[in-house]
Amino acid sequence: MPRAVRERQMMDAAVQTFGQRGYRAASMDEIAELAGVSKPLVYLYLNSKEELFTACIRREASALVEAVRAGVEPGVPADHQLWNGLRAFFTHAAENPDGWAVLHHQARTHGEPFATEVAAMRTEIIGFVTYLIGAAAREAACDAELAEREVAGLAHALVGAAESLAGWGNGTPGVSSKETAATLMNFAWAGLENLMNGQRWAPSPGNAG
Amino acid sequence: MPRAVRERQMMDAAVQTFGQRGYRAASMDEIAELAGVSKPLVYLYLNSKEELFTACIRREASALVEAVRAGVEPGVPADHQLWNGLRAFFTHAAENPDGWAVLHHQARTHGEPFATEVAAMRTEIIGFVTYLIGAAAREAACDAELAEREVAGLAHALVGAAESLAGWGNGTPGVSSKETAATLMNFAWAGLENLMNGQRWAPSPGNAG
Amino acid sequence: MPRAVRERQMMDAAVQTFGQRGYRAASMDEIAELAGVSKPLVYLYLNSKEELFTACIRREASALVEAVRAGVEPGVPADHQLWNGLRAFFTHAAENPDGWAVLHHQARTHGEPFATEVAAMRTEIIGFVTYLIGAAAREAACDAELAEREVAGLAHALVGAAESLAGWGNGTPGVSSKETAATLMNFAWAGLENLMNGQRWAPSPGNAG
Amino acid sequence: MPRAVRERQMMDAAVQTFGQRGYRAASMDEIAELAGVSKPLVYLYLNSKEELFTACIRREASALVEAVRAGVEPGVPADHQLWNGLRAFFTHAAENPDGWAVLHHQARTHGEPFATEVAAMRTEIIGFVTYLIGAAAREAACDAELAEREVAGLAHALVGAAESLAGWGNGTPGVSSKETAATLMNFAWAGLENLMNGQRWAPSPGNAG
DNA sequence: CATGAATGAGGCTTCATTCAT
DNA sequence: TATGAATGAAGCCTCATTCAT
Repeated sequence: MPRAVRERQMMDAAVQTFGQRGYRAASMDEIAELAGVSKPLVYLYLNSKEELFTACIRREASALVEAVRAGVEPGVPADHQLWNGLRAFFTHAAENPDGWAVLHHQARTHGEPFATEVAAMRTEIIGFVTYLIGAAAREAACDAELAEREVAGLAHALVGAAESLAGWGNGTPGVSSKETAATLMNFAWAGLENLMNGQRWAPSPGNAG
Repeated sequence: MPRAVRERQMMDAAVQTFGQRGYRAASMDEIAELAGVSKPLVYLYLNSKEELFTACIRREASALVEAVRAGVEPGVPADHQLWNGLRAFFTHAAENPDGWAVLHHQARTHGEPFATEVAAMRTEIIGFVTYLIGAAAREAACDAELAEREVAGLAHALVGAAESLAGWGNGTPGVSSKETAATLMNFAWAGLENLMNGQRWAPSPGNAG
Repeated sequence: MPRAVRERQMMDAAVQTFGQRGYRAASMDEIAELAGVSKPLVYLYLNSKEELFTACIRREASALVEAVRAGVEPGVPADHQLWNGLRAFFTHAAENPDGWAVLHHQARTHGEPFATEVAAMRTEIIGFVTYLIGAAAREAACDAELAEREVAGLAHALVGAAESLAGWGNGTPGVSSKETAATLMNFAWAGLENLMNGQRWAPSPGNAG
Repeated sequence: MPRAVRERQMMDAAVQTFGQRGYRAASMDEIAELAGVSKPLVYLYLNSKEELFTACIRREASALVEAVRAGVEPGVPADHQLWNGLRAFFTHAAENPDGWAVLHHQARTHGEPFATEVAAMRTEIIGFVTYLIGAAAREAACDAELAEREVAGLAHALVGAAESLAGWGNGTPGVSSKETAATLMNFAWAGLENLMNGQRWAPSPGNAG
């Protein structure tokens, strides 16, 4: 069997095992057995547990980013770009639960060098969202100035909400990724529009803690 | 030395170690040494690594819920309750980074029985947020009916955004928990208000993917 | 059982195993079994195979140097010091064949950091022999000047001869260490005396290769 | 490429690897790569690691013996034969450090069946030296009878001294093999001559240990 | 002739856990 | 109450060796 095929089998098995068990709890024995090969072959092709995990992170991160990129239609208004991107994201996460678990849970809980890998991808996505918010502000010719840090905070909030909803959607039967995306758009976009119009929430005097 | 004190030392050491290393990578040796006691004593008091981790999760979950509960002022309008709760949450997370890491990262990545423990707490918090959204809707005497599932989705989104912002606030120097909470309120509350007024975002015809 | 005793048992087993099998071929399993303890205990006390081997080298080197030092009577003429030292050396090597094998064979064939350890001991012994040769020359009030490098070469030759004879004596039944030492003294001392008197061997003209 | 050439490449690579790493630490992978062939070919030609190492020992032993034999001029006086043989030996060892390491260090530290192989060669060389000592005694028409065992001991001492000096010469820059050989002749031959004349070293009464 | 693909066996090391005092 | 001493089980990794082409 050619090397490339075997390598894919191993990576698939590794993503599944790492996603379900975690980096430390996953054993190379289990991965090899699930891949239907002997352990030495895993080492021959992928060198070490650490490199194998890193390769999984990279592959899944690339696949996720690529799925979102493929879903987004450039040139359309910012809200539609976000809508398309979210639907692609939720769909991909739902179809690749183990890969999503590797990225969202496992890679971020085992320190260096894994956290760095996935942080790079997250930074890329947050950058994209930040850009969309800015584009929306320009499109709306809004009066308000949004401070850079405020936009960064918004982007983090939106991405975090999406990540959380991905888990909710995956775990709750009968919720389509389209519906999840709509929920998030309703939640987020109206808030963003208000912000662009300079409307902010503020604690009424006397009630602040 | 009285048992309660010793036990607290051990739990403190365990939370710190589990939070920084993860459940599997943390060793009982390290925890015992950090606590300044011998390993058999840890077993005498806390029985096993699994029970110790579970105890950590419970303690930190209780502390977090308690902190939020203590921050919220009952009787005030829903948006103020949310505002107070968020501030309490961000403050607590910032002051207990290891405990927060145990709850947010470590407990959720190591399957049963730990995920169940922390899921219970999360469900409780989401329930509280769900209640607040409903209360706000009633207060606003809003016309729109929010479907139960939609409210659940909103609550998940809001909690996820808060969790993500907690990580952002902890990791970005110079951002106070008050500022983080304000960012989230601006982002979320306006969106919620619009929803209560029946305004929804919808893809314009022809642009939908 | 107290730690010191256990540690000695392990070191004894390790010296025996390393001496007979070599560093790589000796397994920690075998050493632990020979010492009558479980493998984790070996690691608890001696950390790693490499440290264990290094500890063996150091212990055996110290024992050998100490044996020679104890055998030599300071203050007597140089030839008697050498004679006493050789007898002590051959006796010690014969009584500790595994330790001698560790030093002479195993430590020198497995690169850094082991070769350095044993080289230090060998340098010490060669320095002692070098000193004895110089002392003998002064005692003899000899006319000849011995170049420093020539003395170093002689010391290396003498030590090498002794090492070789240790193997011969150990392997040939019926040869006492006293007899071995006498053989070497006869061989070496006369040559040294001649050298001190300026007599050298030289190829006759015409026969040189 | 003809088999003989390939085989030589493999043996060269094996000698180099075994000489530098030792028998156990050398891997067949490394040898094959160094030889520029695939691993199965090594097995096809040389059957197993053990046979490969044995073949290396035999080849290097033959080469060494052959080099000494070629250097010795039969028919000349014994001391000149020894002088020529030593020079050939030191030169060969200096020019083939890996081969010399295989014979002197590696083959002797890994038990059967390797030790036997190299012991045979050493016995042959010691036999030659023994013969030379006897011949010298006859040439000198010496009065003294040298016991057979004493001669054996002398031969072992001389060979050991030569082996030690080979290491010294290889490791000390600026020392030619001719100089090394001269050092050893000076050291050894005078001692031998004295012995043949019945002069022995003996501990003075009262100083013996 | 030559090799890419594959593995059984075994070695080093760590860890959660227990016992005797 | 508290601990020094000890281990069974398991994990990561490597290596000599073979087979199908």
